[in-house]
Amino acid sequence: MTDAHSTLPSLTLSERVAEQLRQKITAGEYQPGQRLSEQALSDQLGISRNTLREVFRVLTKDGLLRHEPNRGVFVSVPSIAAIIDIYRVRRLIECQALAQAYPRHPAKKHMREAVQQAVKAREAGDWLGVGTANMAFHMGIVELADSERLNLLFAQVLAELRLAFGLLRDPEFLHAPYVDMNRSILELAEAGEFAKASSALNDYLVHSERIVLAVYARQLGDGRLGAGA
Amino acid sequence: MTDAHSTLPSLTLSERVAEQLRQKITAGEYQPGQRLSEQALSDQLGISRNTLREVFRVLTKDGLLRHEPNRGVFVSVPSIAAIIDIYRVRRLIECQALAQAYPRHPAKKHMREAVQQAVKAREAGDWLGVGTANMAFHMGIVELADSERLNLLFAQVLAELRLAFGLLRDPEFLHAPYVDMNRSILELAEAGEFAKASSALNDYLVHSERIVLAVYARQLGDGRLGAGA
DNA sequence: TAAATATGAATTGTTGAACAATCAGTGGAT
DNA sequence: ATCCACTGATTGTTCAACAATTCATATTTA
Repeated sequence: MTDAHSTLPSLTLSERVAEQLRQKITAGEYQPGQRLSEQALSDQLGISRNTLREVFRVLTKDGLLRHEPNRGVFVSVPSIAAIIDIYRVRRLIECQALAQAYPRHPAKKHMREAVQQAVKAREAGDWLGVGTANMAFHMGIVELADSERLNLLFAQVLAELRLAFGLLRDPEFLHAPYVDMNRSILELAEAGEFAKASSALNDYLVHSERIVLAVYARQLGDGRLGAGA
Repeated sequence: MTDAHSTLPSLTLSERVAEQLRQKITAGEYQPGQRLSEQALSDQLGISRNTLREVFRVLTKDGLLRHEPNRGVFVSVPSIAAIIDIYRVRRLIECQALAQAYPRHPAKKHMREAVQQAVKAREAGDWLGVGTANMAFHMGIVELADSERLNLLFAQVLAELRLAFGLLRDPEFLHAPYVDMNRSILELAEAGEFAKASSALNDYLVHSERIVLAVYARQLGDGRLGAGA
């Protein structure tokens, strides 16, 4: 499977490959914890080792890869501590963004669309689609804060979280319950009840974190998960 | 001026050089907006072009460099929009971190030390030292939130802000007024008055942002600042 | 003269090969 | 079983080359 570079214009090869790898990783195409050999992967992608190394540095900064000097890069395996950390960030940023939003913010449209998409995916039984839509919803919440930097950080955090979800089976259990929660949060926001919406969001996140940790702990017992950073 | 690599152990060369360049940039050793030639800089640092390019990718992710495909990398020049964005992030994160802190958090020690250091630097008339100490204080505030990811993000944001400060003359005007503000915020926190402390911090940030933007706008008129991203 | 276009030097993008440094495992020797 | 040297593989780093692109200049064209 060669030829990573194709149609996309004006971006550098390493940037295109970075995006490509990013997607593959978050899509679970590589096993978390798996080592990515420079030789093998560069051959596979049809690019040089040097170019691949540039990609590795970027993806490591994204938190999707872990770099151990002289040993190689590995697909990150989100630890329990990482999950807790991620949810802490989410509560702090999302709740505050929602609480201080102003009524006619354009990002609300994104939130509406995400909810609709989630409902549609749920009807189709497409649980991974539900998960994607849910994440888009929360991305929309953060956009309410009007900060490019915050958006970037949050997108990274969501990518990491997606990696964690990929480790877990049972996407229905993981995503389905939150469609309605998101809708009711949206309704509160539409009604201008931002304080209530923020509070509901906080409950949501506490609940979600608990579920994820529970499933994680259970699977740790299975021995599916190794040591994480 | 060759030989960038020296004593440090177990880190890869590119990592060491990245840190080195990071410091040089935030210290204002390179003019914001300046292009960093791969050829020239790699010669100067005594490393290869390929290694330098890895460093560039990392520092670009840090926000300290800007990468324009086929044109080169440039030292970031923080735009007005970037300043506004940064202060928005700061208000959201710092105030929330402080508001929800718990009384005996170890990071408080960092805050105390930072205030002491700021006072000492002020007495010595070392205004850059005051600025550094102030930033350490705010880093301490964020640490109250107990999130590694938040700490990392915030450190990046502060580095960018430092870059902006480097663009401005008159460090006394920029840093001196805030020593006492920080101290009073700390006192409120020590007294367990986190809500009041958070509110005071918000005032602080609004004030600081206004000053920085004013100075920025004034110097923009001077023509010292070019187009920023 | 002004605009459009070729020309060419310089810089970045990317590659392939090479070698040094480090790590992981193997197989004795004690 | 523990330690140690050896070996093979992988990463870290460099170098030289070439393709692709940009930029500035010179030339042509209207």
